[in-house]
Amino acid sequence: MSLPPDYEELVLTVAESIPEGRALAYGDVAELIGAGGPRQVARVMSLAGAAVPWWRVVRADGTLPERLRAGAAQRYRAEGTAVGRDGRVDMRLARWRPPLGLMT
DNA sequence: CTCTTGACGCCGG
DNA sequence: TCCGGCGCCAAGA
Repeated sequence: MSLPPDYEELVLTVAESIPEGRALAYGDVAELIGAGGPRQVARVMSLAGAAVPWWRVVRADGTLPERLRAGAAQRYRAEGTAVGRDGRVDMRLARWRPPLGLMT
């Protein structure tokens, strides 16, 4: 399966639909879209602008790469995201359960 | 065409 | 828990 031409748009749309205080893993986004994988989603996020809530799309273990951690921590504090003492998002609590009809 | 590069993920030690 | 190691796969050089 190759990536659809509007893949970037799909990824950004999903990212923007994540509610405050919740998060999805790169792999979750890929699954929702039904195309590509975590690395493809990550690539799109790396190119995305400040308009998208990038801090709500994290690694499966709730972390983000080092250079993004400080900024993300601010957002998490501001929107009450569930994070552990180590600063990583507690995916068991913060993981967003998307509405079934999201990708139709 | 081959090779490297990642905002990744899972598994075993 | 924390690493290494390996698989993964689109893009760009």
